[in-house]
Amino acid sequence: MELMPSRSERSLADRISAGGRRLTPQRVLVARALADARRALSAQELYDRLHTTQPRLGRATVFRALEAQVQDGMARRLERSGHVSVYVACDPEHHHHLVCERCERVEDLDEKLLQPLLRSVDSRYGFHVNHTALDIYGLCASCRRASRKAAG
Amino acid sequence: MELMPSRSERSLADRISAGGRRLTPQRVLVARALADARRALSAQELYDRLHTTQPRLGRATVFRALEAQVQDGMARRLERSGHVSVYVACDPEHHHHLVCERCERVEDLDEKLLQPLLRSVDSRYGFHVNHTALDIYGLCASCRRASRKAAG
DNA sequence: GGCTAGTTGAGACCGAGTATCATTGTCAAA
DNA sequence: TTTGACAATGATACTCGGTCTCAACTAGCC
Repeated sequence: MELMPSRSERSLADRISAGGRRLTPQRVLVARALADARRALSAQELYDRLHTTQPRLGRATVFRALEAQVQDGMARRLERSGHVSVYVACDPEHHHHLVCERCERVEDLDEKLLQPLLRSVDSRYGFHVNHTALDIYGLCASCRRASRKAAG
Repeated sequence: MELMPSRSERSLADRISAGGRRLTPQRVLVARALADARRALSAQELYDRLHTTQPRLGRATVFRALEAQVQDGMARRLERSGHVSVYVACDPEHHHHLVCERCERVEDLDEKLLQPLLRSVDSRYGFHVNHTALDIYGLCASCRRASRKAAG
């Protein structure tokens, strides 16, 4: 399977292989497709998209690539209604998201906004935070404007 | 199926029927079992527990009861590793949790701690928050003490 | 009590995700 | 560059969490 490297590809490739994982064209493909989508996609949706142009790409490979991305912090798994896992690409500093329920776009949340909350959890509850799953669902700014306009 | 009402049962029953839903012994059973567990349980685990003492209780009923509880804000669905949904009982004011990764106990998070974050999301991103999925994973205070003692 | 619509239980069914295994490809060491 | 070990892929069979269907039942209301 042929690979076409570009400048933006470079960092993707680095992140894929950072943890000692092998760099394969399939993993690059999946990672790029997810990052380009800028919204939450299920493994099956991603497979369907990619399969049309890459007929030799296997379904299991897509599931495995996504799982690897989650483990490596390159993606996060969210739950869409109907018990389907969907995935969102994370850049290295952002792991929490604002998910628009209308257009399904995903926006990164500034991690700094979480700091006070996490400090309180430690001091008030004595709870040692390992990782947090924080995803905020609602209407993004543009859908909000659109719905206000429609409403009058 | 026989019902044995008690004082703590009373509020459960109220919450089940609040949304116009019918109050059935099965729904009380499931709600009570989940609330008593004080930790995250999957539908199957809950079914297994209940089925031993209530052999006539159906598996589908447990799934349906849990789904209803989530819709009514009586429970929240989290994701356990391995793509299994697990459920946690929520009391009316608390919908976010501290989940201990060692003992699987679940503690309620004071919702007030979230307010500043949500305000920032609105003002900085123009994002209209509908609901938030916030679950914090780590070590609870007692597991933390235990692990510190073990370490030295 | 009697009516009606929501609920239950049993089991068939669906489909997301995983395991298996022969084949292929990556990458480091020679 | 060649080579070899072993990770990764692709095809497919399989598992199992969750849903659907439908006849029987019952909560809630008159």
